[in-house]
Amino acid sequence: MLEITRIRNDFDNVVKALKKRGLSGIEKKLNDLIASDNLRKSQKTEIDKIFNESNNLSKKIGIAYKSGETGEIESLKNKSQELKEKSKKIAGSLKNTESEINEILLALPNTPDNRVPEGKSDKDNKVIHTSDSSEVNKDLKPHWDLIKEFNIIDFETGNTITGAGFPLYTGDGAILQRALINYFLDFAREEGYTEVQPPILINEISALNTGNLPDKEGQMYKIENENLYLIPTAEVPVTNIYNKKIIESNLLPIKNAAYTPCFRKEAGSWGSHVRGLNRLHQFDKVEIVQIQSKNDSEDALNGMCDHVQKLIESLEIPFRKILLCAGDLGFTSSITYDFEVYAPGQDRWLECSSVSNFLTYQSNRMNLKIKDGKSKELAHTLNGSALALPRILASIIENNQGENSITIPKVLHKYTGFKMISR
RNA sequence: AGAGGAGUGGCAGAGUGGUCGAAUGCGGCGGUCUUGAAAACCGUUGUACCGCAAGGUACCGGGGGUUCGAAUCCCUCCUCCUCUGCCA
Repeated sequence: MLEITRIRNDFDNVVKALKKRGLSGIEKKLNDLIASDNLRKSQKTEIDKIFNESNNLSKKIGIAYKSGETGEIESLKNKSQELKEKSKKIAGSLKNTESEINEILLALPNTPDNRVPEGKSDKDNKVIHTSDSSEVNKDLKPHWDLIKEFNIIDFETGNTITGAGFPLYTGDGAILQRALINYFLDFAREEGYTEVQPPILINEISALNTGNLPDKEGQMYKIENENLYLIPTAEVPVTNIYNKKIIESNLLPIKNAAYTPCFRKEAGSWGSHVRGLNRLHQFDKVEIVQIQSKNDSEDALNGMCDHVQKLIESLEIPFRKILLCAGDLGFTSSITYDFEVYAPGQDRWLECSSVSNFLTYQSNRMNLKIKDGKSKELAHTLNGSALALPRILASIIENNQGENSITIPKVLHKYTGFKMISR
């Protein structure tokens, strides 16, 4: 979440940045926040004074007992008792004030970077780069037809096992899936990422730390009795590796990569445009996460974008890179680049990666710091998909379809063991 | 899952009601000595909040309680270890 000192010191810019997201009443909200924080400070000072007094009294009582001068003990006790009553009242108010502050802070999204374009929806996103792609061939089929014809993904059986959005990958389809995962992980390792295998169930605190709660409550599957959530992305468990950690600056950058399945309810986001692999409740993804210092996080962001771009290019599918506008920007992010691959069978761009810099937004919730000599400061956290599988798969299938086969990108051959999928 | 045991500073480990934020050892940092290093010796070494500062407050797994006073007593939750059970 946003740092309250920053809101105080850089008020106008914070307001301006949050307004960019289309939030209304921000000025008042932030003024209320500062007022509450002032109240908090005075309450804290008040209660500290009382504690100080009663601590002194207790010491006196202790000394009196030891020395046997028990005469004034009773009156000291009474005095202390009075202070206690008083402190209870103030402690209650202080607690209220603190939870008010917390509530406001939790509900505030990150401030968009200056480079983030104004805008309300994905229509206002800025295309930064588009790879050369061949013109649309009207005869190309969408992947939902091809996967049936080539018998590589079975949605119907997935429906009976679980429900809509839980596909069953079969035969060469399953192998291709595994090949992509292994390729992505190997690629990340070559780029200096340490592979981790995190839990795919997370508790409330972890979800809160990365900002998935309270913002995305309705989007995550919850195990009610256990108070656990299925991860919507590996970002949550992998970033939370560093919860409450203080990292020596010479250990930077921290670079982790993880493959996990991801689970999303996608409530309300179904429609005719989301067929086949375009949107699922369960999908596979390799995620890269970095922890960086303030000064180096921008370079890290660029490095992660390069990583994603190289990966897509190596698969030889058309893609474009997009800078998200303020209205489309994720709650916790300050700047996000999306990568979309082209699916010619449906003449549609499909998002397959999102690379973001969260600055201190997550580290402030986690209390994740970097220590350089004596000084400590909040870390910057970043992450990106590298890559989300289903839409990559869709794009590969649609781009590489032939009359009787689907060609597998060269870089995957050593992982699949075959060069094409035949009928 | 049942029974028993345990959770203290970076680590190890004392402390079972009163100046305990906490002995001691190791590690870390600074220094003396040395051509340099090691050893030895001296000093220093947790986090957060309030305060311009002096200083104050909170924190001994988390939360709650008893008490004038809690690391220490009580309740509860979590985690770990041992044994039994079950399973991959």
